[in-house]
Amino acid sequence: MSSLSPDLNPSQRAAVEHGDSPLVVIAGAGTGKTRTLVHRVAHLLDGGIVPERILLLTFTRRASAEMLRRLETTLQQAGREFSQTRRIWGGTFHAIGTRLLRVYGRMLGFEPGFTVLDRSDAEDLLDLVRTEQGLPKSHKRFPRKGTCLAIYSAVVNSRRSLHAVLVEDFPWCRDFEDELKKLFSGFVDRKEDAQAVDYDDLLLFWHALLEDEELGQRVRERFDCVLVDEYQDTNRLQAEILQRLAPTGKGLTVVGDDAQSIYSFRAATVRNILDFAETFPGTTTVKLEENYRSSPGILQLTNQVISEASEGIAKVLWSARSDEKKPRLVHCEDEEEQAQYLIDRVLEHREQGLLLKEQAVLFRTSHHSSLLETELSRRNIPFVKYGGLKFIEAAHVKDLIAFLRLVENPRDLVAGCRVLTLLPGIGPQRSRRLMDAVLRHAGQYDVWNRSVAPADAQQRLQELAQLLTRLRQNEDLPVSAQLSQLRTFYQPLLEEKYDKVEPRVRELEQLESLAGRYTDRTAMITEFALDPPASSEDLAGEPHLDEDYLILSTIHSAKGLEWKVVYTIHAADGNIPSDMSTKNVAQIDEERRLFYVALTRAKDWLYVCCPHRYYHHHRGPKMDQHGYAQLTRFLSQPALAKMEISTVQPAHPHRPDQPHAGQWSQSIRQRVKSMWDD
DNA sequence: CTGACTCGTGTTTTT
DNA sequence: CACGAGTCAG
Repeated sequence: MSSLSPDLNPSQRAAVEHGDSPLVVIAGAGTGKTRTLVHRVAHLLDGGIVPERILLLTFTRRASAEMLRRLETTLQQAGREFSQTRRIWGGTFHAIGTRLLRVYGRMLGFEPGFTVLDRSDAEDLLDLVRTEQGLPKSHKRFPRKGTCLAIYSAVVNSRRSLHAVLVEDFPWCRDFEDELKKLFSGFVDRKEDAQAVDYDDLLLFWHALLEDEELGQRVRERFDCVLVDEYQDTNRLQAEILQRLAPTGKGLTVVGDDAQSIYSFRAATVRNILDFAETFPGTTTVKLEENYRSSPGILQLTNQVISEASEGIAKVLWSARSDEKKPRLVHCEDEEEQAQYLIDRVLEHREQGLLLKEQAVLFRTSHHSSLLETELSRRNIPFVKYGGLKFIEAAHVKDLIAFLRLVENPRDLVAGCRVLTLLPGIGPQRSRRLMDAVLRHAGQYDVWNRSVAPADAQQRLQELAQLLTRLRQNEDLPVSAQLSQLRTFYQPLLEEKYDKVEPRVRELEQLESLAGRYTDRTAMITEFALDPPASSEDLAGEPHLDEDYLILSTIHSAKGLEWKVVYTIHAADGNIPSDMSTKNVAQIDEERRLFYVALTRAKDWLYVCCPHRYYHHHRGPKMDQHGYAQLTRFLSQPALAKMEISTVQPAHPHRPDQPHAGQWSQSIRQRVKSMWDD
């Protein structure tokens, strides 16, 4: 038998070959974290651990798939049995929570077809209760549904009291503590009636399962080893789940980097990784600091940027590489110039032989790329965007999925109300009653045949009842065929309700063909809630896979990835840090880590662009008295000293309504001169 | 009770 | 400026 792990460095090897006492791996950016985790799992399998007794928790489904794929390759290369990889319990906390709920749900009162609500579904359900309790009317400015759910979620995930959450994070809602308490209690009841769980419940029920003496024991006994990736982005509830899963820390491995903790808005706390060793006595800590990703020039900058944070585990990443090329800071006049500059560089690198796929543009918020997207389309440069608004969030897609959910679970109140209010003449009140009737009649849609609705609505309502009943009885029909029938019913409604019908219909057809990927209806609905197709690439499927395209991504969605060339755009103060996150040191620190994550994605070339003038005044960074946006505060003097700095010469005259004397004359002079350039 | 209308507010990141 | 909440006429 050949060795499993021939070329690990000493720290990696220590982590891989560690025994079963608790282990925390502090892995700096690009230090081979995934590789270490993969080899550790391979090592465990080699030591005779049964694959289904390994639980591998990752941050995204994509990371999980990638990890299992690499594990297979590793085992295969070492001549080991590799098909067992598929038997490992791998996935996000939420996906594993769902899976456990499918196994133990009956004992908790869940039927197999229970619904997983995504964020906006949960908001809608909460809003139903909010209206039912008369909250919008009885008080001035009662918090909105989104805010209410955010409060609820913060309480659940951070394990703090409602009072503490209100005082610390939502001070403007402090007066509504009693009403909110009642609202949340009603929300919990409603979810139970609807056989629905939201994201938080997936963790909460898992936690509760472990709290029960008998069931908890059964869950604990399932696993010998629990490994957690991206531990710096777990929240307190998730940490408690781990503690109850492995009370002594035996068999527990967590991997992460406190410097890359960027999800505190989801209640993630960097304390989990910082305090791990205290929570589990006998913990071994391994630090990975040798970087295999970036050039030394990039590392010098990133080390500097993160060293200025107010707290964190000190790390100095180093590389054995020898090239010293500095990262480049580019001052641009405005967003258009930034886009222009960027496209020029992208094409230049493409000429040098770097695929578009090896280049990525990163930004703080999703809309930061809109001008660039327009420009790329205009110039026929293909791109794929990660993060931001998803296909699944489009109203017509949600509509059609709601039909499908109604076939799956007749008690799904949110889906039901959404579908029923589509019918002309049926509004919120009637749809509530119609759904209540179904609930009372054991999920039989034929109660709608003798219901009270305006005559023309009644006709369509009966057709709908028949269709739903037929699809429920015909279990073996492929999901795509079910969707096709539902779409036939939906299309006239869509045409009445929305304009620009054609692109919408085309998207629904896409949805239908996408359905082929899922084994059954339950799988499709659940995965759409838990892990929706995230990018245009995911949507298009195989035909596009061998094409070349530029990557556009929010920094959050870029986590864990790397590219040869990285462009970080909109690096102006107000964007990074976002001016909504500068209220305290903790927030600013997190924005700094976000910037750090963006910079550390780069292998060979790193560009940071800062446009200085923003024309849309309702958003964008705060301007100083001269109307100029400042460079991000995270590039201090010592950081700037590690960069090459350039200013783009304006390629076009400036807008007459935004005069800027100095640059004006400069650009005209430039034009006059350029006559003689060639 | 529904659907068309007006008024005012707040605005990121995602499982 | 876009969306949600509240108002009013059928």
